[in-house]
Order: sequence, then structure tokens, then C-alpha cells
Amino acid sequence: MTLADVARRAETSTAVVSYVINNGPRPVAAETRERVLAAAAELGYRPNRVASALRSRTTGVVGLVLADAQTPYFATLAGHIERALDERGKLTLIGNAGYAADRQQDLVERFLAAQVDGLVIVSADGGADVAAHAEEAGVPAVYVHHQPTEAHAPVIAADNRTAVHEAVAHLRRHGHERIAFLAGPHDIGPVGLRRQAWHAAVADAELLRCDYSRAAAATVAERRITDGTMPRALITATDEQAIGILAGAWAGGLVVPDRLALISLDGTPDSAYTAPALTVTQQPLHAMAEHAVDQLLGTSSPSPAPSAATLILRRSCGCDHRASAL
Amino acid sequence: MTLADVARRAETSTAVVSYVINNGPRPVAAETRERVLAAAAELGYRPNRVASALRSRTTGVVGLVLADAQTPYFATLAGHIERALDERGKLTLIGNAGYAADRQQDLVERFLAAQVDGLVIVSADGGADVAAHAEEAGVPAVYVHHQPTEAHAPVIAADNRTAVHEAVAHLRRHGHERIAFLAGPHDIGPVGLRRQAWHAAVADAELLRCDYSRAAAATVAERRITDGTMPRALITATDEQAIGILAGAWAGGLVVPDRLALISLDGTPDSAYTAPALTVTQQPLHAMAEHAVDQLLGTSSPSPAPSAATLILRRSCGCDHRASAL
DNA sequence: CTGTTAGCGCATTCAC
DNA sequence: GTGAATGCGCTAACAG
Repeated sequence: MTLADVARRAETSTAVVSYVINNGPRPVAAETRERVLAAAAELGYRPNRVASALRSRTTGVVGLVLADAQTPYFATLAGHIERALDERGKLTLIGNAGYAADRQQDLVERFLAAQVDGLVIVSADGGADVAAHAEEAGVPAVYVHHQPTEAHAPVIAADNRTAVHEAVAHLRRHGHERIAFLAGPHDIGPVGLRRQAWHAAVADAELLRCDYSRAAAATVAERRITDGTMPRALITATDEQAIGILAGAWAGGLVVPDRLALISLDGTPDSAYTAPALTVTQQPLHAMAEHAVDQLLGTSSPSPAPSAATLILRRSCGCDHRASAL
Repeated sequence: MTLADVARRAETSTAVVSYVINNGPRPVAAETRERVLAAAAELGYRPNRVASALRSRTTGVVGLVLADAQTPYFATLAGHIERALDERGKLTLIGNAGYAADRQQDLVERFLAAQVDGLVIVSADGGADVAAHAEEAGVPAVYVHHQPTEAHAPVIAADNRTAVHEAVAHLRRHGHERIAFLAGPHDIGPVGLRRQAWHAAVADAELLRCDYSRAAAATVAERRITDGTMPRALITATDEQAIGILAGAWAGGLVVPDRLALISLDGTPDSAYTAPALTVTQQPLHAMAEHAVDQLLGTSSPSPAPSAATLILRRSCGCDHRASAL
């Protein structure tokens, strides 16, 4: 079924059929429009977006490159982005780079070959400035969460510094002086910012490091408990690490929050249903996604830039104002 | 940059350039090939997949329709599917139906318009047989996890019945007689199969129901604890519900596994890092994804059909053979 | 307001 | 082994 078939059936031209299918760019007489619509319905006509894309030079597809699609933080962010795109009539081509710079590069290349209308890059630490390739091809791109140094595209990220300060201040209110920090393996990207903000706010406390995985954090917790060197107050850079710490603490018989006050810095949905529930600074992932997509598509009414994460008080820091898990 | 540009630079025809770019379907003299490759590299030529798709009637893109992209179970499955597709050179167009039948329909329609080479549908309970539309358009489709009644496409799912039997048997080994079951709001789909298998294996024990969300399950747990009607042994249909039960139990001061032996039936990665760690029957999500994609693409060496979930013993059932969270 | 027509970039047929 | 020419289905000039 093609435009021509519909035109033939409606006894008109392909141009007119195109005008009614796309509501423009030229007006069509009401009666003709009815005939065309009827013919299209009878034939079960479905426009071929590929042909349309070739001619109009716009596919209605946006590429979403993810560093990691499995982690709740990224998965939630990706979900919001896909939804924002969908609301604006775009389709989402998704790709998972698995933290590998070359895979990220390759995905961008393939998305560009597919003539995407834009590129959203949720990169993690490291990686080259893939947006440069997009710019060269005349395709707009935005980074979300993280941006490589000297990047040629806007970045959408929340204010990490303020979030960390709030977490530190809250733990101090609980009477803690020495507030340790569990960072990632290095200080690149948003987590590096969080680490620095902690360092600026806390005079002398211990800096721990491990991978951004539950398994790694659980190992750290178990070892620390065995050694008797577990801090009494800890801020983790990510929810994944916090959940790992909780698992390790449980296995090691260390009670949270009695023996360890814990705050995490992502605030994914997962953090609300751990045992005990995690106190977090919640990143405005929805706002970040909306803003990124508006920025990318140059929508007329752009959403406001996402602000800082908000502190959500639950049980793991020692707060008690909500006994219920809800 | 188009084929014609490269041809001009290499002083040959567009046909020859096409042959070398695609390695066929006709042979090209080594020397000519070199000239073409050099010209393409110098010009930074990138094939236009849209034009290629229009001509060759194959886009190299597969549509993935998800009932819910946020839940770890579906997110993990989606990740495996995307990866399997990527390994076979396909790009993935993703869409989130959010459990809404009309949104699912709409997504399929738009993917078909985009001329996808195939459709993977990870549907949840309900929804029409969207694969029928695909079949009509001559596009192959597979269902994963769940299939509407009277569906016109293959389904890839694991053996839920066996999984449930193993869970029941294990709880019995721990000395439990009355093993309750937490099902979804109704008995459609895979969860319905699990519910039936439990019913067949357990004579008289209580059937609980709630939404497939952590929040709903936590509410159930808290109410049961308050009422003093919490079962001593429970199998939950999904990990989401198990995690909610754990959160509710913690908030209500009920110790798992001492006062409640718990087994869940998904076995997502999340289940390994709860406190306590969940004993689960782990669904072969990777095998399901591989098999689905092979089935869809008609690959020469199809992967074997996924078998039953495997029982992973951890702490929540009362087992003690692994003190570590790892 | 409607119809005719020329490509979009590429794969492929047919001639050489 | 190579090249010229055709058309995939659609949009947008252009002409009526």
C-alpha cells in the first residue's frame, strides 16, 4: 500500500494525499479530504516513514546512548528520557555502551548513519567527546549526567555540591563528626564532584573507594566490619553502593542506623524499599530528562534547568519520624 | 557526502562504490577497491541507512515493546534483548507501553511505519494480539514472557510450573506446611501460571494478592503484621513484591527468615542484595532473550529453548550455608 | 484548491 | 569487472 494506491482509489493525486495525511503544508477541500481518508482506511494504508525520512531529511528518531542500562539510576533516567521523547512524537533508538568508550563511539556512528534527528548521551566516567562527530554531521546532541572534558555539547546535570552539603549537614545534626565517604574508583565525572564537595565540607574523615556495584560495596562493608574499622557515619556516592553496604552490614550483623548512619546520593526508587529504607538526596531525574529533551529539540517552551537534589529523610540516617516503610 | 561523491573522487561509478561498501553482491578488482576505500575515508563518507533501507526494504532495526521498563525484571530482560540484537548487527527501537493496551498498540503501529525488520513484545497481563498487525504487514514478531490468548506469534517463556514446585519443595524441607502465596491482582499471564502451580502443590494455605509493586507489598506486610495474620512461609510471585514484603517486615519489626520464610520467583540481580538476601527461583532471562532473537531473525544456529528457572538458595528461606552477602 | 513532476541516496538490473 | 540508468515511497516545488 503506497500513497499512489490511495491517490488512485480517491481519484486524486499523491500530493493531495500527502497533504491530508500530514495535515499540510497546503490546505485541502473538506470533501476531498474525506475521500482520501476513506480510501486510506479502506486500503489499510500505513505511511512509510523511511521514504518520508529520505525525502524530508528528518526521521523522527532520536538516539539514546547509555553507559549502563541495568543500574536503576540509569534505567530510571532512560525511562524518563524515552517518555519525554515519546510525548514529543519522537521514537527512541537505544544503545548500551557498557562503560566501553569504543562501543559508545560505535553506537554514535551507527545512530548517525541511521540519520537520527538528535542524540542523547548518558555517559559515565571517561569516553571521548562523541558529540563532536554529531556536530560534524549537523546533528544536535546533549550530554546528561556527565560530560567529557572539552565537550562540544550542553550538559544537563543537577547541582551535586548542594546535595552533598545537605547530606553532611544532616548527619552532623545527628551528632556525627567524622563522616566518611564511599567514592568510585576515581574522581572523574559527577561522582568526582560529589567527592570533592564532601572533602570541602568535612575536615578529616576517611575516604573509601570501590566500584559502583552492589557486590563491591558489600565486600567493603564485610571487610570493614571484620576489621572493626567501619565508620559510624557514611555517605555513599551512589545508591548501588549504599545497597551493597546495607547487604554487607546485614550479613556482618551490623545494625543500621544504630551502628552506622548512612546517606546515599542518587535517590532512585529502589532506595525507598531497602531494609532499613535509605535516607538519600534525590536527583531530579525527571526534570533532567525533560530539560535535556527540550534542549535537544529546541522546543518553544523549554523546561527549567534542573536544580539540586532534595534530601529525603528515611531511616538509614537515624531519623525516626516515619516508622512505616511507606 | 553521498555515494556519488565517493564515486566521483575514486573516478568510478556509484555501482562499484556500492559493491565495495557492502562487500558485494558483485566482485571488484583489488585496485579499484583500494581507490574507493581511500576516497571514502578521505571524504569521511558515512552510508545513509535510510536511503539504503528504502531501496533494499530492510532497515536493520528491530522494535522492542515493553510493558514496563522500570522494573528490574523487565529492565534486565530488555538489556539482554538489546544486547542479543546488537550482537547480530541490529539496532533497537524501544518503547514503553506502561501496561496500557492502547499505548502498546500505538507503539507497534509506529514501529511498523518505521519499517522495522522485526518486533519483540514483552507484554504483561492483558492487551490485544498486537502481533497480528505485524503478521499482516509481513513483519515477524515474537512474544517474550507473556502472550495474549490466541496469539499469532511464538512465545518465549521459561517453565514456571517447575520453578514453583521447587520453591514449595524447598520450603517443605525447612519444615513448613502451610505455604502462602502472594499473587498479582488477577491470574492472567505467567504469574497466573505460577499461582496455579502453587495451588496444585499446596493443599490449604492462604492466597494473598496485591499489585506488582514494592509499595503495595509493603502495605500488605505491615497490615498483616499489625493484624497478627502474617503467614510463616510465603512465596511471592515477583521480586518486586518480595522486596516490598522485606521492607514492610523490617518496618514492622518482623525478622526474616526467623518469623517468615520467604522465596521469590523472578531472581533478578536485585534479589541478591536485599537484607536478608532473597532465596529465589532464577528465571533464565539471558537464555530467553537469545532464544527470542534467534527465533525472530531465523538465525541458522538457534539457541536452545530456555528451560525452567533454577533455585538459588540464599538467606530469606532460612538457609544458612552462606553467611556472606556474596 | 488541485495535479504533475523532480529528486532524496542507494541497490540493482541491464548493457558493455 | 565496470558503468548508466531505474525506481524504492514520499515531499515539495512548480504549474495550473
